[in-house]
Amino acid sequence: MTQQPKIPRATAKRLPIYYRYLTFLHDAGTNRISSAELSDAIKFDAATIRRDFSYFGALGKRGYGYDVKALLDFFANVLDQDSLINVALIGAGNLGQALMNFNFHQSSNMRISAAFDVDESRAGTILAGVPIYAMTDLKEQMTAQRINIAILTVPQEVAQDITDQLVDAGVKGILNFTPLRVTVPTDVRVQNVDLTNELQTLVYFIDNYGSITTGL
Amino acid sequence: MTQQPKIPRATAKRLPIYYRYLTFLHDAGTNRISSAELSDAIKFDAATIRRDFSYFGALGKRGYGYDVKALLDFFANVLDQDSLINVALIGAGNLGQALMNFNFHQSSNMRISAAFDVDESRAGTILAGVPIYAMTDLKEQMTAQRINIAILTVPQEVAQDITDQLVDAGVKGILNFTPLRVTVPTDVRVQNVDLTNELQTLVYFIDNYGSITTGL
DNA sequence: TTCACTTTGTGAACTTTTGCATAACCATTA
DNA sequence: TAATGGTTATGCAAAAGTTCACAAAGTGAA
Repeated sequence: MTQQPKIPRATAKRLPIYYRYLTFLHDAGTNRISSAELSDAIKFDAATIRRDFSYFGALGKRGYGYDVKALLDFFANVLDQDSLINVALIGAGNLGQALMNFNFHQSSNMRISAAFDVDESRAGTILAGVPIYAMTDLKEQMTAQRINIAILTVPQEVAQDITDQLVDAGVKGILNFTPLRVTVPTDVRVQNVDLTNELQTLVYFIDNYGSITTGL
Repeated sequence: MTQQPKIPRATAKRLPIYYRYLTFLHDAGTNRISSAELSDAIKFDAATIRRDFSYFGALGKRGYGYDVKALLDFFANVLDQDSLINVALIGAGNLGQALMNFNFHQSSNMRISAAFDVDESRAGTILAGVPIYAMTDLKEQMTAQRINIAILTVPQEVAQDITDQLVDAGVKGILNFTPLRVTVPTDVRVQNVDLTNELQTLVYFIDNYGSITTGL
């Protein structure tokens, strides 16, 4: 509900990648960078990078490139990096626990601040620094902690049911690790991460095409 | 190196999803399915589904739909589901171990059959049914076991170095969980899975656009 | 200041992907 | 057998995304 006129979806998906690499450059003390150098590092075509940036205005200088600090500050604002975003994790199984240990907060403004699990005996404990709640407390906790993003790492069989509960609890975004393609109202966004699919796609491409980076 | 004339990339990425849902339908005893019903379940536009299928020929029957068994058999062949594909995992940390437990084999023809880790003390042990090797044995084992696909879950700092080793060991596909966008020869395919990026993209979309499923 | 060089920003062409809309076709029932 | 209804396959067009290629503009050195 903020923002510029309208950024193409494909561009939007690249923004966090730009942001991360700019952070790296800044930490390394680099002051300037050209679209060609960026292209080498992050593997997007230089013209694509320039066009992406140009959607936000003329951020570079001809004959010079882009000022790292200025660009970083700009994108920090675009991506709202100042505010800390709390995210809930549903399903503290293998993958769920790995994600809790993953520490998103290290490289972004997000962190898993609450986890929920069906196993009631876990409620009240803390895993990887994240408090575990019972599923029955979902709506209450989500509301109280004002969380509107959830990471879904539950068994496929209960994915839709829990999704419905999440929607009921006011969630607006779901990062879905389930292979089930859940149904949600139009004002809720689902981002699917399908690990088996990624692997199978990779295999298919290797067998039928040849080479070159894909994904993202 | 098998296959049809040339399937669009976007279609190729959807194939495993079709395959999985067809498996589900078949297991459930469903004999026929229309593109409209498929669309409901997997959230791709019905016309997109029909067009995807049509790249492989006329697989459906007008006025009837698609025969689940026939379609399943067809895609099993396209995706080479008969042969078991062994995959190596590099970096048995949090995420790596979670992926070992994930058991790709349950829902696909792939399995992690070897894992490698810098921690030499782990070499020789078995984790989640997967034998762990020392990094120094990489090339030898990859060659011996004829593995040409690797899942990369190592710290960013060593990602490029290990990627080079993988390439040297003959790997043709890398599922890269590292945020580093690694450099590889053109005959090697990299599929990036960037968890932080997925979350940040989700947040950006929620804040700046509104709703509807993305990803895959 | 001048000039050679670098690099952006962007029009335009191109490629890829999606989706509409409908003719053709098949299933099914009477 | 004929009529009804459902569903595919696909021509076409629009939308989205990528890349070329170059004028414009600024850099940096002499």
